[in-house]
Amino acid sequence: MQNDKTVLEDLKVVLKDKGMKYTEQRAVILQILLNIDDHLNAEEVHRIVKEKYPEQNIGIATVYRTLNFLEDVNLISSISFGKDGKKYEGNVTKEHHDHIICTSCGKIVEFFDEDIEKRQEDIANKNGFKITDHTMQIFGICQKCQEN
Amino acid sequence: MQNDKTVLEDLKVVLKDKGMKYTEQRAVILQILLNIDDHLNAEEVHRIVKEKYPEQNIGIATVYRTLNFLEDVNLISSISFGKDGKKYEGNVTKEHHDHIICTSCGKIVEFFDEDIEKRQEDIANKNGFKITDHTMQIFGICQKCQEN
DNA sequence: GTCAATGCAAATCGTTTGCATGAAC
DNA sequence: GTTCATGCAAACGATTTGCATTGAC
Repeated sequence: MQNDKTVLEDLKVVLKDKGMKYTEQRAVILQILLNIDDHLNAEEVHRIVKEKYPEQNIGIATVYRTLNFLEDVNLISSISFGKDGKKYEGNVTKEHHDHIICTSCGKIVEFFDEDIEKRQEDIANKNGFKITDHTMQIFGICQKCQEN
Repeated sequence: MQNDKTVLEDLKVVLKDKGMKYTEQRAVILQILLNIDDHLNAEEVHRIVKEKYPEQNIGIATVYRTLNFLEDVNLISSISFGKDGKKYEGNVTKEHHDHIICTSCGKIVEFFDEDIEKRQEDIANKNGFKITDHTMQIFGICQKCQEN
């Protein structure tokens, strides 16, 4: 398991590379997403920063700016569906994966399936496309919600 | 190939069923989505209605209300990604299908893959989920854009 | 000291809602 | 005639932007 320190180093490198500055805010937001085992939207990230670092009087605009930047440089990823807007998760060493989402309680389960990945590649090639990315979301009702 | 008339009949039935009224606006919006071989967002639908039926002084609110309704009753479907917001397409007899999207020019290609569908079902079951729906989007660069 | 990043508030975008009017039944 | 749908404008929530100030280098 790659640890935060390594990823924070990555952040510093990327920033320097682009002539951008290393700031507390950027580090804090990245760390939150690395350490939480959940998918958060911008509001939630903002709330957590304010809770954990109340001395950081961080603005929502900075949260949005930072999330966009971190996604651009692939340190975090997003999924979006329904009304909840974009939700982010940190990219640790985790393999690429897709999501199953419970439409009743919002629970998210991650999965990875090699066969599907391979088929996607084939399909894209057959259509003359060069894949840059893909997302796949399965919507359903989770066990617990089925029981209720 | 099922034709518009049949789908318009479906619309009438659904509306009556729900104690709702059959209106020109609803029919026009549905027909546009059935006849165009493309994926349109609300603004685009609104623009086309105004172009094709200038005497219909249709409001954007009606477009949104109608699109939401038509999707609810499964006469149209939507995909959403990136900045473009939700895009809609009419449900003719078309099978369920997924999308490959060119991130350079916006071109959308539809595909259907039985293997993937089956794997998705398996994965959901294995995780205790009962599938209600799924979406899959492959992002890439289409042939034409690769050449430029 | 220079230049980029931040916080704040205002602006913007896509979408929804309240309400008086008009159309379907 | 009753009830629902519409158009309009205002409201809304999420996100972005402009700008003066602050902080990293």
